[in-house]
Amino acid sequence: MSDAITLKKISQLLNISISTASRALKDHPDIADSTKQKVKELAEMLEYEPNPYAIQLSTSSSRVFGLIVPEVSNLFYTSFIDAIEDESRKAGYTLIILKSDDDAEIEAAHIKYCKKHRVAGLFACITPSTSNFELFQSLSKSNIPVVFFDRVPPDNSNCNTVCFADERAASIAAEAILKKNKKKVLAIFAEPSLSVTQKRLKAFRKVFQQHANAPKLDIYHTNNYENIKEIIKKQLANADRPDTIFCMTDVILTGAMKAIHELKLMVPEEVAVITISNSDFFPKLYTPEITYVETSGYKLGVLALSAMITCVEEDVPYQELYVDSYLVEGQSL
Amino acid sequence: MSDAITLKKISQLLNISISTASRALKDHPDIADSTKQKVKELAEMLEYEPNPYAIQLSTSSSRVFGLIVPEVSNLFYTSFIDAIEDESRKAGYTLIILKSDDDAEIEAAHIKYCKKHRVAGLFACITPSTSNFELFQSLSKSNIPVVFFDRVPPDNSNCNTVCFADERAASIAAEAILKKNKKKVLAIFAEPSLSVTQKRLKAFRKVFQQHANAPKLDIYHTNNYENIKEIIKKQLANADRPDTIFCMTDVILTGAMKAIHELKLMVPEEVAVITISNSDFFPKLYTPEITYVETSGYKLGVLALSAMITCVEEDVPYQELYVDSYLVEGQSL
DNA sequence: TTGAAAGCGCTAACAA
DNA sequence: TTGTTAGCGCTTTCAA
Repeated sequence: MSDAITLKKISQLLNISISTASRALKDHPDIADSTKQKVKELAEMLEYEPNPYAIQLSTSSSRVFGLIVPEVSNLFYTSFIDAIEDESRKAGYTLIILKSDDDAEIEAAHIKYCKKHRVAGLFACITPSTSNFELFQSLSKSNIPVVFFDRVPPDNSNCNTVCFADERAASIAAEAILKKNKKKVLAIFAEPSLSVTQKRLKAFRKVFQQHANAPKLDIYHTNNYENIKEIIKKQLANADRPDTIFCMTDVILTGAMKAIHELKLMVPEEVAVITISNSDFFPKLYTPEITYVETSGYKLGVLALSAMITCVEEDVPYQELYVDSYLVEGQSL
Repeated sequence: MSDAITLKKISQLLNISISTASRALKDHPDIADSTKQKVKELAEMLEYEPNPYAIQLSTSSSRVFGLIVPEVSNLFYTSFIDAIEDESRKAGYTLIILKSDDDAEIEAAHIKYCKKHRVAGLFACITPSTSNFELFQSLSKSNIPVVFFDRVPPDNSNCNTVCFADERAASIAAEAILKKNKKKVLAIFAEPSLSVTQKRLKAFRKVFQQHANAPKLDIYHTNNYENIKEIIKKQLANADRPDTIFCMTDVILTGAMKAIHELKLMVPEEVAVITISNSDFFPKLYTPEITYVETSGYKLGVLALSAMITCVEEDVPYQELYVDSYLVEGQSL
């Protein structure tokens, strides 16, 4: 890179030392204003750009965040990424996106990569099978803050977490169902190992338990499109079939709706539907539009980034933050 | 980073020089096998990881690709990203994803960022308003290959491009319609200013013109969900309504299906539907599943990456590559 | 207020 | 076959 402008060149042109140029550029108090002026002007003119690798090498701190997501072809994660992207840019950071495919080994490799590259911070959504958090902890020990989002370690007392107020979201949905005096609810939740699932399930159940004449509740666990279709088809074929389907995620919703359509059932007359959704996209795709509890990925991202910034800038204790959710009424319940 | 293992430490422990250790690790022919053994073993044991910043600083070459996309909350781009992610990983590279929001200024900042960080290569989908390609060229001059995808510079004689065979996709759809002896087709295309639209429209029309008893063809342009719904609702309300709807994109498809559902029309009995789609996701969401011509973002990504690798490894002339598409039969036509 | 010099971890030309 | 040395571009301590 013969054409690259370096501090050396600037200092030579100005007949000053490299260190003076360096300090002038950072407004070091020791440097005379006149010198600062000169240096800054020349740097501006020459479009000087400090070499990030050299900075990293001497300070071992970079302006890059790592982000580990299970997948990128998923509206929830992309809206989250979107937010992190936007906010990182504003804060002067860039993003390296690492996809885990929900594979704990790949995840481990990514964490190592982040450590090796001394990222300024890591956002992570753990895989369902992540049980060993040592690698994550080794980052924290190396002074690289980790902010877990959405799927977080079961014991979050010694880490930063940013989540949906999962209990709230599930309660809101449960209460909406109660209000409609339904008799039998088929509720599909994602994998039981996930803390999201556990929290949502617990809250959902609790609401039902607190009401004397709550509907009968059947619970299944899966987040696989084909499985979902199968379960729902089977349940809806029963004589004593559910009058309401609760879906914990968008994927579950799309599977459920596919099954309902194939069975040619009317919503909400023959079967009512309510979901928790990460965006308005899927609920609004159907006719009638689906009633849902929104948990916005974008908002989660904004929160995650602000949490990260505080971690990076100050020495704060671990934070546990939540994004609230709310009911959006469609005509499906 | 007191805990970081460096070449220095290894060489001290082994009582050899740093350069010997360095060369041993890269299987330099000059080094004795016994030394290589020792060094490699110790490195393995200590989990030595070379510092990428130091490498970059002394070799000015990184293992990071830059990727500029208009948006990330879009299934087409995410499936492209997905592929680039997967393939980069295999090839030992990581990805920095930069989002332009279709803003030429942001795009320019991103290009500069990539230059400054000496990325190993850049993938770019230009904004509709990009007219100045000097920055891109400055990368190429600095020996950073650029591979344009999907939306590429108008004059692609001096750059690498990876695109869909847009004409083919449209012809395939048109021919599928012809085969079914339809009488009246309502075709919705995206914005007429885009080269994709122009190519697809032209090819679509051409097929119809070459056939004596081709269906009547009505064409509209929009890629806005609400507009699409409106247009389709209006057209389908006519006495002389179309018996087939062609959608140029997934967004158009979702708008069309929403309109069809609201009108409670049966597919394909009352109105047939065919679309061009970037993934199987949307077509398979509906019942019956929609017949579509696939233009896979993932495949485009795989192709883009392989083009990039050849650019990085060999000194090849500019490439102009295409991904072909094919018909996937649903039951909607 | 400024400069000299060491060092971050690695590569590579040159010397031994 | 191995070691010495300079250098990549920057930060920072210490000395002037």
